[in-house]
Amino acid sequence: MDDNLVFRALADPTRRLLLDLLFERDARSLSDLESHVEMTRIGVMKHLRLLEAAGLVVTRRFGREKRHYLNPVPIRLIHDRWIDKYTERRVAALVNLKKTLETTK
Amino acid sequence: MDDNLVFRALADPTRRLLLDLLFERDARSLSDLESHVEMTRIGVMKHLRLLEAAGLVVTRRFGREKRHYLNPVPIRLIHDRWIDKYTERRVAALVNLKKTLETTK
DNA sequence: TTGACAGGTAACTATTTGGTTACCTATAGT
DNA sequence: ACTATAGGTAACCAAATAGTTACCTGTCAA
Repeated sequence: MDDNLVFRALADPTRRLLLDLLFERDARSLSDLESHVEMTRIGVMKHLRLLEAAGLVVTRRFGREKRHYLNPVPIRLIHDRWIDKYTERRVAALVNLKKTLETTK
Repeated sequence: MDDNLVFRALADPTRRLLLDLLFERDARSLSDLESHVEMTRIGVMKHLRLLEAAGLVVTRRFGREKRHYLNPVPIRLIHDRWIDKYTERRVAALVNLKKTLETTK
């Protein structure tokens, strides 16, 4: 699982949207995903290929469908690269505080 | 703090190396960072500018030096976007297992 | 067995991005 | 005062990237 592939895959807003869709609901086909994005099917396919190469998405064929699943492991590895056990609590608390402030604003 | 800036900032290997250096030790000057990277000072400066714009690095001037500090909050937000409280334990455990296997290999 | 649907390949184009050189500004120390 | 050091701006170039159209393959269902 190459680092670079993961970060490059995450760099595009369309690909992040695809991950959002899969986070919301797994096992989507290409056509399903395509219908949620303003883009050609081919465009979506190329994005999914990159996400799969990065290990962020895994796929399985069902007849003529190819279903897509989100794999959160590479995301966690990003986290662990720059947030160690000691700072994790502090950062998480800070983020939660920030979220609380934003929702009550 | 724009999403897109963060992800684009993380997409480049040199910028990730800079974050690694700051993770290892904070408060580094541009010249310090430059000495660890095979690149012109200007190249490093442009990378740092992007990291700063993304909020991944914060800076403070001391005389003629500009010191750079790692800000882990945007990294945590990436994590929280695709890993919810329920799957976090599972994923963290999986990652730890993976790390254990790799170190004893 | 034919038509419709789901997915895939190839070739091309416009834009973005990473990096350079050349030149400029500000602070420290002797 | 002046020289070395730390940082900054502008203009430019080569390579990578996101997206397109046109065409091809495989599977389901009547």
